[in-house]
Amino acid sequence: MPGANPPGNVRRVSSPRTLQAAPSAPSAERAPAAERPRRRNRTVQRERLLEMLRSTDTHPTAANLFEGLRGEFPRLSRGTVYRNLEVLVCEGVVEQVPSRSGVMRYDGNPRPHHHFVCDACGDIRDLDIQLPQALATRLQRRYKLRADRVRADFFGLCEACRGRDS
Amino acid sequence: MPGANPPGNVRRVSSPRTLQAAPSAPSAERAPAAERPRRRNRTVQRERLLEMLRSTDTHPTAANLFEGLRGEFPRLSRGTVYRNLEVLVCEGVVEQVPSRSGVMRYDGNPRPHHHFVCDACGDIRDLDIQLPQALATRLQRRYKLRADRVRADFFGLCEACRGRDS
DNA sequence: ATTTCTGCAAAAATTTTGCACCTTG
DNA sequence: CAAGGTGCAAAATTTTTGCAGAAAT
Repeated sequence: MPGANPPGNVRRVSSPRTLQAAPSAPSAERAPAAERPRRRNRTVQRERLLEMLRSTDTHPTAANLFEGLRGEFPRLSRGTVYRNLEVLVCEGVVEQVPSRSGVMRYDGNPRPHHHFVCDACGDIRDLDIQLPQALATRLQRRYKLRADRVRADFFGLCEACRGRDS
Repeated sequence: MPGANPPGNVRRVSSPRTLQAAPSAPSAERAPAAERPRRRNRTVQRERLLEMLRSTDTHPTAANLFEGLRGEFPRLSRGTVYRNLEVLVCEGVVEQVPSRSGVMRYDGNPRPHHHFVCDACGDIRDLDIQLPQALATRLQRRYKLRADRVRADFFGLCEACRGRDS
């Protein structure tokens, strides 16, 4: 029933009328059979990497994060950054955001959300909105596709660039 | 004149009640001032590249296109492919689709549309649906952001992978 | 004739990987 | 100790660029 919004508050975990914004991808590929427990050590590098991702909303690149952590870990290596990002993505606490420039960006915002991308400066801003569940229903009916997550990128000029533009 | 027409070509036919799916990005970055007419030669390579993009729905990579055209142009170079893709994107007839793997994909579907991405096989399928215009209004009210385009990626398992899965 | 485009090759930029040693549990 | 992680460096990928000659208008 993709109807209108009931009077009460609509955001609860029970039966959402809105389609969940992409929170965490199922690691991609399939895991055939051998599903070993896969123990994981706690390391300062990974911990700080996550903190850094959580404390910003700029959707940093691996290079950004590497630079940002070099002060703390002078011998940090890029490989470590990439490997840890991969771990965090697999764990579902960090999301990859493929960007228009081709460089991958990373998003530590744990809430389901979407993005506004400025056409001029390229900045990405988080949007705390939800897409109507009706869309998933339509997908199901029209295409027999069952979508469990969605990510929407809105494009336009951000306030700053709109002012500066003309 | 004050007709709010952002840089780039945002051709809007009338007044849609649905938000336009990202048709063509305004080339990114800023367009300063010197906007020379920029003459453009017609070349077979570029023509065939576009045809190839229009004749498929697989959202090929530059490498895919390069390989696909080598039969026809044995001395084709990757540089030519990339440069022509850039031209087509700037002209607004081809769209860049940043993919999860990091490699850029290209989309020659001229209709506004969205995508369904299979979590298992990674295939991207075009969706002929539209997002409600109400979303843009909400963005405007909640964030003071004026979005003129939107691109939504829906995630889940495609039919084939759903069957094969379990 | 002049501007644009191509092929080729070298260079950049980004991400992945092998390996020896160090850490965590 | 054993499994997992790090730093380092080399390699693999993907994309960009400088140039000289070729093509288009």
